[in-house]
Amino acid sequence: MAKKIQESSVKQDSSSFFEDVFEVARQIPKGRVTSYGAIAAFLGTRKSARMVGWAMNMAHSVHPKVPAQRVVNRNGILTGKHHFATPVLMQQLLEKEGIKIENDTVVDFENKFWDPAKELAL
DNA sequence: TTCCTGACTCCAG
DNA sequence: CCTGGAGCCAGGA
Repeated sequence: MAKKIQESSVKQDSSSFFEDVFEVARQIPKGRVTSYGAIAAFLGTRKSARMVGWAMNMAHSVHPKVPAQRVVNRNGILTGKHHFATPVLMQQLLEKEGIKIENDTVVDFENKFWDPAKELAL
């Protein structure tokens, strides 16, 4: 059956969901972090936070490279660290930027949090 | 084609 | 604070 092929074809208007995620992620200032949900909400699909994480999966394949280490879950936990080259790479990258990590969680997360809807508000 | 999984989040208890 | 269930979209078997 043809299913909903026409939808997929028309879905490409200006930029795909992934590319939007990459752009936002690249805007994250050094020493700051944000969450999957924040990005998803900024793009208008709050419930699609999982897709943001999925997009991060191919973050290493796009150009320029996306700082996926600056994207954590809503609790500031480095849930995606296991997907990096090494489980500690994500933490090391963040600490190098001035962010402290304790027990796989961003210290003072609320203060380091960078909200795209707020900072990128047009 | 269907079924399962996943770098999430919200809601209820 | 923790646990379980539902919603979300995409990709692999």
